[in-house]
Amino acid sequence: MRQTGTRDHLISTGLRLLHTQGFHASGVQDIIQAAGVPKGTFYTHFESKEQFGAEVLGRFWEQRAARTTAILSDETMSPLARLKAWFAGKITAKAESRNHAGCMIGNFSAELAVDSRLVRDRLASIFAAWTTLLATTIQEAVDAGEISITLPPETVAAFLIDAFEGAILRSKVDRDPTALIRLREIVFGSILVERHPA
Amino acid sequence: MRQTGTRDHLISTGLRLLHTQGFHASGVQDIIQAAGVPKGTFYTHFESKEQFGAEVLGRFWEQRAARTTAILSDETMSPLARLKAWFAGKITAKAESRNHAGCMIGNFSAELAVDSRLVRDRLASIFAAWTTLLATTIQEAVDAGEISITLPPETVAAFLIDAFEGAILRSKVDRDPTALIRLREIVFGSILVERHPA
DNA sequence: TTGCATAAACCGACCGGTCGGTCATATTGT
DNA sequence: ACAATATGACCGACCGGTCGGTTTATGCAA
Repeated sequence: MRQTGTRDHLISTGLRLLHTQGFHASGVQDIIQAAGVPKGTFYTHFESKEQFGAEVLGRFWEQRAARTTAILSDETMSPLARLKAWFAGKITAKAESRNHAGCMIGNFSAELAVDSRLVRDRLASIFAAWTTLLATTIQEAVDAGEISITLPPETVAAFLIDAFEGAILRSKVDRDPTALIRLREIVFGSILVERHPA
Repeated sequence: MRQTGTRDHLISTGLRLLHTQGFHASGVQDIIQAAGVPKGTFYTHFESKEQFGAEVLGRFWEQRAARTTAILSDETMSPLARLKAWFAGKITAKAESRNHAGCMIGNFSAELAVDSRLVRDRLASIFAAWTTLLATTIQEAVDAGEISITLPPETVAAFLIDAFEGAILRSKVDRDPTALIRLREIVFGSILVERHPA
């Protein structure tokens, strides 16, 4: 029987493997075996393992962007509350997960950014999109008078993402969410500080 | 001829390779070839590639700790000035380097923390030592009345390290030091803020 | 409605090369 | 003599990737 979703199936299976084990630690053989697909089929859908990796990274971001957008544009909450909810979601996700895989974006940045132009370019555009997403909500919080910032919202957003990636990396080593909780304290205590009207 | 420094030589050669190419992307063959040492010799000195990686990581930290300590305990500067000098050093190092390898500690955290218990444990102790180093200088800055902080110095130090690792990761993708400069602005603008006596 | 051409997808044996790791033997310093 | 080190040929497993051949869905002409 001819499958229609083989390509998708390979990507989602690969996403799980590449995310938890890393790119180089997962062979094409592992991936096709886990997906129950013969070797040749893999290469009818993807030029190379590298291109497959870039594709998988794209899928990861698609999913993450969808969830992030859902929280950050939830108009039942104030902009600042949305940012706090986003953080809270990250922390509980980390606390509940038992695989300690970290963030695929950070992992790929460390493992592939130097070697693979393809993956690096995709990472750059993902970082840019992520920054825009966060910057928008930060700007909304400023406009709503909830916070005041001294630097452009894009700068603050980019910092937040970087600091978040660093914290995720640390929590991967520690195998607990302490680093994320610590980051939240600093961010909402010293950077996105609520304005109390006098 | 019997060499006395073979082990050291392998470690420093491996340091260069593992740092720039990553752990999985560097074969044992690459390492021994670059070091000009036969295969067997590698395995008289190291049990496995994994153990070698942990050893190399240790060497990396030795060197980094030495340089960091030198700056952070330079009594010709005030504690806050030392922290700023430390940051400045990182930024110029990144701007001048052309390999975009990032920080080996972060890279290993992303690539090996899940798979290798050995490396993960070493990473944890490196993070702890690094935190202590920074926390000491932060405490000194507080004692000198240069800054005031609301959280324990260890917490601030750990945050600084995580945010720094995240910024390094980003600058690896961007291939420029923007993320580090941005981090400096935020850190010394909102977290380690100089007290101006009234 | 059938017959048929085409392209896409499926399939797994197979490729050369590299992987991490071993071993028997030789050489050295103490 | 003995232990530590040096040496490179060698190991089987696995690597990413290729190949020729088969099956299947689809468009179209008769």
